[in-house]
Amino acid sequence: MATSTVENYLKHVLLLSESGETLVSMGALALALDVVPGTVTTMVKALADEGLVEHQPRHGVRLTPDGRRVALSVLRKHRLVETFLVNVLKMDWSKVHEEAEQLEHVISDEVLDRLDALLGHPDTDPHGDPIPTRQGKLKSQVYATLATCVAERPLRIVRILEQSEDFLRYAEQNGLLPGAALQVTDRNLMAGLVTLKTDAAGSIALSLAAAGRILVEASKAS
Amino acid sequence: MATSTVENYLKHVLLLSESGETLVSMGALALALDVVPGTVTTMVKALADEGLVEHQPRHGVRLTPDGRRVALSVLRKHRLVETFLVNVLKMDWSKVHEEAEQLEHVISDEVLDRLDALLGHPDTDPHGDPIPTRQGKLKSQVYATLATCVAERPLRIVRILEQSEDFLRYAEQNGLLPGAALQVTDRNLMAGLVTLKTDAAGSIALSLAAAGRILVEASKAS
DNA sequence: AGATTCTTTTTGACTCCTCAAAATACCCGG
DNA sequence: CCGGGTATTTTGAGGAGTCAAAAAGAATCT
Ligand SMILES: [Mn+2]
Ligand SMILES: [Mn+2]
Ligand SMILES: [Mn+2]
Ligand SMILES: [Mn+2]
Repeated sequence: MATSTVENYLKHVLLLSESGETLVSMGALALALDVVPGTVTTMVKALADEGLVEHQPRHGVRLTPDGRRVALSVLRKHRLVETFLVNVLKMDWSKVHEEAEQLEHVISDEVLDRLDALLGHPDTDPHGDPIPTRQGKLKSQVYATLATCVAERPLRIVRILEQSEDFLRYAEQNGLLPGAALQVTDRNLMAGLVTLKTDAAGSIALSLAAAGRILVEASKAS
Repeated sequence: MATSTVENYLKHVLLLSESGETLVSMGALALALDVVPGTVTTMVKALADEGLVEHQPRHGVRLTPDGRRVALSVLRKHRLVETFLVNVLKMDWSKVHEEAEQLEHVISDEVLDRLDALLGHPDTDPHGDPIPTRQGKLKSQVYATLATCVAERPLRIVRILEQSEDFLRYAEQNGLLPGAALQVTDRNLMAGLVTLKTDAAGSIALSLAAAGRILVEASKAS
């Protein structure tokens, strides 16, 4: 019943509130959805009328329980589809986001369940993003990033917070995939540079900004 | 670039002209698309302006080469998706048409190619409908139907010309699937009844209308 | 032919989503 | 406390697709 547009608005409210304030600004939404701010204001008012969001004029917007339900369902579809495209169809992980952006709106619950089963009920997608459960639980753990973690310790990548094709392609070429083992060998805050050593591809330098997009955890006993 | 709506219009013009006149009436299109005839007239004029169809006012509409290209591409997506849903996800063949109706508009060419490969480049979908090739060739062979074929001869079902859920579910329950072997044991034109004997499910009676939807060919040497 | 019926086209209106540009409210430094 | 700058909201308009109802055209029957 919710149109693709509505689903996209709700999904992005969820995404933006996951990674930041509980109140999402019109500007941030406009940027994420690639529309002008006036459009967002208008749509948000409509969504509020339908009880999908709570709008605090001039301050921001927040999902209602109903809106959150929809958003989580769309996000689940998005991430399961991405997983399918990479794991089954062997598509490049840098390209699946775009595809999933469309498919998330036309996958029925039945197809979703079967995909989920086919994939073995994964709990993260190819980028390490957690997949909401059927029941609407979203495990969003807090991890260190390559910009903030302790240096000189064995780490494993758990998630890449980025969906731009270029970044992902670059990351893949340098072995920076979820599951990869590496450690930070140097961090120069003045230069804004982080140097890593991966098991697979040797030594790499990243900007702090880029490093901040890569989530890691301490490597458990090998 | 073509919207889902445009794609649906073009696909149905193709479908309707496959199975009948070369000129498709507004009324037939309205029925197929589940909109009111005035809407079709309006849309058809717009499509004609874009060079996708040729409109002969008061008589009907026909695809241009451009329109046919689009229609075939949508149809290829539709039928490959149906095949995927049945063969890989093991969905009920009576339900896949509805799903494909949406998915056909959001499958990229890249995903399509990979699906095609995964499925082993099938040339018909689960209902026996021919899948247009990548190059846009659509093999549409003329077959006899259970209402018109010779009786008392071994036959094999090649195609079911029907996508209604109820009909397909019923057909499946009686073993009337593409590939099934059977023969016509009696045909009573007065009563409008055809009686069959299938290898799998024994003796069944069908209305002439229903029998006309089931395409068959003479069974080759067993 | 004349009247009746069916199909197609036209007209006017509506929903959904969007933008450009103007108006408004808010925040922050001086 | 005032002036600018920034974010948000409002306003007016337009594209895409649809319907209801009226008008027009064709075909069919008597
Ligand atoms: Mn989307
Ligand atoms: Mn992802
Ligand atoms: Mn469709
Ligand atoms: Mn089919």
